[in-house]
Amino acid sequence: MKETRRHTRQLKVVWDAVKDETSHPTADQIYEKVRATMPNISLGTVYRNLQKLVGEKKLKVMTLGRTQHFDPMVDRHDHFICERCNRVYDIFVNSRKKIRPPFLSRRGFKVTSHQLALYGLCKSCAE
Amino acid sequence: MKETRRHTRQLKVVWDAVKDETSHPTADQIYEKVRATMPNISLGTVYRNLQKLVGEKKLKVMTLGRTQHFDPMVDRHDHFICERCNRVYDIFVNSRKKIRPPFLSRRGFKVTSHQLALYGLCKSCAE
DNA sequence: TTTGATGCAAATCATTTGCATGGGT
DNA sequence: ACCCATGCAAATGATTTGCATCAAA
Repeated sequence: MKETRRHTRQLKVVWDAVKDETSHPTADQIYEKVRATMPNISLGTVYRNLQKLVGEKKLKVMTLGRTQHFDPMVDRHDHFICERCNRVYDIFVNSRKKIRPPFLSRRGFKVTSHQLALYGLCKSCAE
Repeated sequence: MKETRRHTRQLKVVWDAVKDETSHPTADQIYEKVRATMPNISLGTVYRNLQKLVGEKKLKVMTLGRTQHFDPMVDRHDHFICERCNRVYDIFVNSRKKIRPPFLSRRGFKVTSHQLALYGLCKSCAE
């Protein structure tokens, strides 16, 4: 039961398409971007490679509505989500503080990570 | 353009089915529960009434994977999500503190709410 | 050569929607 | 009576999957 990983052209192209993204693209947006380089890659392959990258912890998934958005794992950050335009902004709130509520550990729960999302109106929508 | 609200039997039955739930049921689970009382209610109606309750801020939606879970709005609380069994636990972390990072207001962003989720292993899965 | 990865299309799953009819007001 | 809400079924949208073939190793 060993995990084999082949370095395919399509895996590389998908990774190249997301690794510097700050716009939290969807699988479909990544698909469109990748098609510029590799016109007949299939959407299924994009999905499979995104999953693989998530499994390798190189990407994080965030679900908005029922659509997944992919976010390269850089430094730990949180999100501000505009309730009007639905844009997602990366923000840094107490980024290095771990949240480990004592009542949880007392009850035998192990906290490994957390995700904070703030909601409101972004600058362009507020004015 | 006024919001009309009719008090239908099905709206009441759906609300009764969720209002005291602490198990974060899905639309389908609510549908099944409601069918005990009203066997030929339709799934579409359950969805429509859940939306309505969300619009009235009586329910909150949380998406896990690609499925929505409904949570009656009681006191502000956060969530612990077990990464093994996917159960959702309500927790209370600094429940009355508002998070309003100064750098956001400085940039003209208006924060109205936030949501914190902790991830890890729950008691039963950890041992 | 071996066998994991791909492209394609069909399948799945949650949710939404169009439409004729029913039931609050 | 008016017209919003319902039941039903078909439609939608995102994601997954089966399978024959391709291409890393």
